[in-house]
Amino acid sequence: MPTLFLIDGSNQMYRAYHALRGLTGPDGKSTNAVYGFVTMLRKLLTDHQPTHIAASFDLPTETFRSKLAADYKANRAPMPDDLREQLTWVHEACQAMGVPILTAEGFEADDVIGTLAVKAANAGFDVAIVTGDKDFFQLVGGRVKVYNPRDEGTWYDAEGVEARFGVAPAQVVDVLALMGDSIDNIKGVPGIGEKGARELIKTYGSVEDLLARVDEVPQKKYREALKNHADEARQSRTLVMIHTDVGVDFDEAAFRFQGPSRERCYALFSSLGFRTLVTEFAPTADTTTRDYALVASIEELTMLVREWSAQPQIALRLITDGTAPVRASLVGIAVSTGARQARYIPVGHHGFMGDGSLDRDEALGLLAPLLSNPDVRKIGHDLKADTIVLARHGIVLGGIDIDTMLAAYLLDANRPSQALEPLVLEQLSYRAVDEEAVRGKGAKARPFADVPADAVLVYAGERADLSWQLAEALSPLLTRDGLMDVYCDLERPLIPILAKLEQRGVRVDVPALAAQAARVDHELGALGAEIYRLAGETFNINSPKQLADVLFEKLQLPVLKRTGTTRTPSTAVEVLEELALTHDLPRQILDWRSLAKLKGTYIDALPTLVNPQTGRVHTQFNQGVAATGRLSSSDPNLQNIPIRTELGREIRRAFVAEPGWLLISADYSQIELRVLAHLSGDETLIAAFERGEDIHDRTADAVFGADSALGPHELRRRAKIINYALLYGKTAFTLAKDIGVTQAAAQQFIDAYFEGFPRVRTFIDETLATARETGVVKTMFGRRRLVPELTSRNGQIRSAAERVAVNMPIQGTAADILKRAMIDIDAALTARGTEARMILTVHDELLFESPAQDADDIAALVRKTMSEAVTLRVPLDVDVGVGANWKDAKS
DNA sequence: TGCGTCACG
DNA sequence: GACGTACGTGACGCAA
Repeated sequence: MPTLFLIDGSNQMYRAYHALRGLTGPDGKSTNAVYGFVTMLRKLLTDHQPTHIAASFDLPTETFRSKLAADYKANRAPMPDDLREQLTWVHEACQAMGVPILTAEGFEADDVIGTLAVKAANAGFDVAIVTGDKDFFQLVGGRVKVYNPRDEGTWYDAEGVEARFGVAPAQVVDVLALMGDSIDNIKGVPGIGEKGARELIKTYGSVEDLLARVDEVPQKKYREALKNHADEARQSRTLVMIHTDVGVDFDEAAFRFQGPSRERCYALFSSLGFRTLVTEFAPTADTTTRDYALVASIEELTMLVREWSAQPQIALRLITDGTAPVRASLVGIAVSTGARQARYIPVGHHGFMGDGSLDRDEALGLLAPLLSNPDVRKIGHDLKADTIVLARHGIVLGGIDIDTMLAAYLLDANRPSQALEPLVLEQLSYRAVDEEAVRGKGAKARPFADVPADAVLVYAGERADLSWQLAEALSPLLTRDGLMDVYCDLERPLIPILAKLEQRGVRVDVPALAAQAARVDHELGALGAEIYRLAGETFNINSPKQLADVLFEKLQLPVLKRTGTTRTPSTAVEVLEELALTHDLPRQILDWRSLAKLKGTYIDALPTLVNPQTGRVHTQFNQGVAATGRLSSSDPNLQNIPIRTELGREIRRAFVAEPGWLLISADYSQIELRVLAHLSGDETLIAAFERGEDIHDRTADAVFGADSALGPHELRRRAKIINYALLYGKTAFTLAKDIGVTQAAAQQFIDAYFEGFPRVRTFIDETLATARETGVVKTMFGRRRLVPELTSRNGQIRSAAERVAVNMPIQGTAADILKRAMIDIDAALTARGTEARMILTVHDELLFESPAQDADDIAALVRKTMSEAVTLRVPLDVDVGVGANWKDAKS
């Protein structure tokens, strides 16, 4: 028999709303109910492949129940605004997914579903009522079942209902009538709850039979209540009874499931920002009108290179195996010179009949002049990677024009990824062929080199083609939004510089790290033994779960904080610090963690990341990740090498210069505070920087005044925290915790700070006012960040957005300045013809490696160039140090 | 893969 | 009355 699935829409929408909090779309509006509903629906469709399906929702109008009992559902809180807003989307989602919606004036969804269930069952259908509402148990029986889609899904037939609810389906209304429902304001009989109601109905059969034999009820409390509230019991029964005779018809054809409408789903999910679903429903290629082809011979390549060399622009896509460009091997090159057109040059595929690659060196020899030619402008997605791979084959990529990854990043740095696929979806409404489709996924994935070239063509050619199309789409947007200058002056010139940094890498003293590993192991062993002794058992200290059991179950220490998502007791630093005041174990745990962290993340990991060919560690600098405009570093992250603890600083000793060379570290002194002084124009702040005063001491004066109970060192420490915290909107609550004073005192410091630096307050207010108007914040160089949540009606989300809006112009301007300095220094070093080279960048610091005899000159050059990278209303001081390793260079 | 935690500026 | 409470990153170990 076919099964008709009847979805209790309102119930499932509410469930989704409460189960998933905090989900918002691109404009900051809540999307949790729609998302949860759609997820449920999709799971239902895949798990059960329904042939017939429909959903029903409550109407916002009067029903017979509200006419019967004026206070029906009176206790129910009104639908939250952010759920009401989602109602039409949920309806649209249903229809887009191919699920018809039925309603009936004057009745609730329950009654519509009840009626359809009966009619469909009579027409020979099995019926599944999809709901989490126990009231529907009354309809179960014969062909009708209830299905709760929660978790793995649970079916309830008559037996299931009896097992779950304690009575037969026919008696469910009687139990519900007696127990009532406080949410829906169904009174029931006072004093009779779920358990009592179930027992009474089991014994007496129904409400009517019970009332007729009420004197037989042994419990005095129940007897009296039933006598006094017989009418309420009867009325309650009427209210909970689901009607099965409302004016809806079961029309088999109308309920037949035809599948979702791709177009409607795609449009809806795009506007809601459901990325995975958008991908799934996006249109794919029309392959018939594309001109993609393999380059089959050196002769053909020769001809093509001649053609391409006459073009003003070409789009490129290198196909490589291996994730990091510094060690990737080149498999092929795709070139596009227009939308829907591409050629693929296989140079590294092996082993297949009839699809042999061209000779790599011969092909690259032909391509080199074209690739280096600055007059043939290059388009690509992540050209830094291509630059590195080509450089390793002796080719300098010239004429870099539009890097679509960076263009997209400048347009919206908040995008969770600037990868090609989601961008193509966003900009071209098109689903690109993904790498998995070509190489396979997981353990079965093959390297590109093992995939026949003609199978890679669709992927590689499309990448080049799509890059071309994206450049066409994004370039005008860069101009429109005033981002062309940032692109041309900062991001684009940085590409080859970062490529050089990555290629050079940093020398790491592996034996020194091994020696440290041995020492730390020894210490961890001793510390571990002490921890197990204090805990009275051995356990995995690295497991927050096991640790929480020991601290909060076994030792019964107080739970001071819970974690964000799982609400389990937190064992974070601040919690353990607090617990350490009354117990010995937490301090030991903290020490253990600190050691284990440093060992696992750096001491053990770094040696494994040394490239055997170069003997150095090659990080990747990500230019399109950080929303403020900073660079980030990964694989490994060399921007978070320890420095704050003694052991941490020891790890820095392992970053060394080549023999006969020295490291030079140059960092901007308090750059963000100087940027703040510049952007705000605060006279006091500017004057302090101009006079070369210690800015933290000045803040200490302004905030703490003559309070000399504390030493100058402590005052400065607190002032530093205040300086770096306040301009980003830190509250008195956290400040109080950080510097160990009462919240009231912290609030006084904040007030005093803004009194001392009045223009800072004005700057923050003005930044926010503009941001609210435009939805955008900008750096001095015109880099921007969208902050849509500024208008959120959720106070917490809005506050977070306000902090972002204040922070970004400062952090972002500092990032811009460092990028400017890198470009200038690269030029200065080239001009000088020195062997010295830049090797790392860490937000406000640059690290260089220089022949020892040149180090002082280079240090002076670097200092000067960094100081003069931009002209602000305050001087840009640079601290420079030279040493054989990173630690020594920094002091 | 998600989470908790913690390393850096 | 409860909740949560500076910004920006990336990596590790655990658990599912």
